[in-house]
Formats: sequence, structure tokens, C-alpha cells
Amino acid sequence: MKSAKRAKLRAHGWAVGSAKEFLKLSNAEAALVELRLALSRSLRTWRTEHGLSQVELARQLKSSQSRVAKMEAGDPSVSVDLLVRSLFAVGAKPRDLARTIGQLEDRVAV
Amino acid sequence: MKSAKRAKLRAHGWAVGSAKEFLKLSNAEAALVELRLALSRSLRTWRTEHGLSQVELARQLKSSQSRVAKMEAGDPSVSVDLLVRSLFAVGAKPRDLARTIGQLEDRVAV
DNA sequence: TGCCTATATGTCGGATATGACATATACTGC
DNA sequence: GCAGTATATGTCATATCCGACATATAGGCA
Repeated sequence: MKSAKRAKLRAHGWAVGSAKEFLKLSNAEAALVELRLALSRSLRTWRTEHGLSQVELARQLKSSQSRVAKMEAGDPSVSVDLLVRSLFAVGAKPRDLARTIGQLEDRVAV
Repeated sequence: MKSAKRAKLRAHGWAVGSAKEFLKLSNAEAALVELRLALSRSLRTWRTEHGLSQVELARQLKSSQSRVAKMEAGDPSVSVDLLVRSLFAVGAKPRDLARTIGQLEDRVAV
């Protein structure tokens, strides 16, 4: 939506866009979940390909085996922050992240 | 490093890889900071291009003007999580994130 | 079977992030 | 100068996350 059009709608407040906004928010949530899962898979793939156990990886990350397990399981108690930090910590480059994220489908209904 | 080689080194514990690990960790931190900044810029760009004020964006995100300001400033109190969630919430697609992240330089010295 | 290793799950105290509010700064047009 | 608007900064109570620990489950092997 262009700014001119939006400027006209703005005065009407949330009532105008509520349904659309609702969809956007739930889509956003779905996208976040998928992102978390994609990063989870990346981390597990990296670990197994390097022949490490969760305990060993945890030591590298200065974390614990249980948290590594939760990271790899996409547990909701794990933030995208932690996943990204972990991937960087094991040597992943921004490019690698970009590739992983870019492979997610674009499900956003606008 | 391949898993066979690593397996040999494993027994020696942290002493072997400490310097390398240190570099990796600080690189990881730097990468995270850059990522935060890149996402910050994306968010501000999106907002200004849509002719919204921080207050209006905050309402969309169910957040506050001050937090939006901090997001856009790359404030350390703002997590990557929140930035990503916000971008998704305004309709960004995984592809858009991927493009933003991919543009970061790969500074990791391995 | 019992033992060992790897992974998963539940919980908890302390740490960090969040929204909200107050306030400050900056830039308009009057 | 002074309103009005937009953005920045500081603080705080609450919410959420994190590492750690305990414990459970699963598979291999003697």
C-alpha cells in the first residue's frame, strides 16, 4: 500500500485494517515459527556433520546439553536470538543464514 | 575441520582450540551486532517508505514509540527476535530477510 | 540383564528483554 | 517566542529466556 492511500485510511484507526492486520500478525507468527525450525535444522545439521555430541557443542557455546537439545527441537523457550548466536558461534556466516532463511516459503497473504 | 581430525583433538579439551575459539566467539558477537543493525535499517526503511510515524508503527506492532525508536537505533536492549518479529509483522517475507542478511559482509576469520 | 553414551523433557533461580511512561531534544509553522 | 509533531533517551515492573540440574528415554554392547 502506498503512503498516499494509507494517509487517507489512517484517520479511520484500527477498524479499517483489522482483519488484514489480524492475518498479518498470525502470518508473522507462523513465519517466526518456521524460521526457528529452519535454524534448528541448520544447527543440528552442522553438529552432526562435525561429529559432535550435544554435550560437546554445548561446551563450545558455553551452554548446556539440555539447551542444545531444546534448540534443535525448536522448543518455544528458545529464541531466534540464541539460535543465530549459536550458528555464528560455530562459524556460520551471514551468507549461510541468508541461504537457510531464503529457502523458507513465502506464505504471507497480503 | 573434519570429524576424524576433530575426534583426535577432542580429548585435549579446550586448551587446543582456545585461541581459535576466542576469535570465533568475538566474530560471532560482531556478526550479531551487524545483523541487528541491518535489521534496524530495514525496519526504518520500511516505515519511512510507508509514511508512518514511530507511534503508528508502534500501534501496529502492539508496542510503544520508545521501543520502536530503540529498535531503529539498534539499541542493545533490543533482541534480534523482536526485530525479526516486527519485520514479519509489517509484511516482510523470509526472502526479504534473506536479502538483508546476505548483504552483510562475511568477516569471519577461520 | 546391567552399563554406558546420547538425547529428550521438566523445573527453577537468576538474567535479560519488553512495553509503558516520563522526559528530553529537534524541527516545523505561526 | 511558543504550540504541535516526531524522535530519542532513561527508568521500571513484569514477562520471557537462559543455563543448570535432575531425570527420563533410547540404543548399543558385553
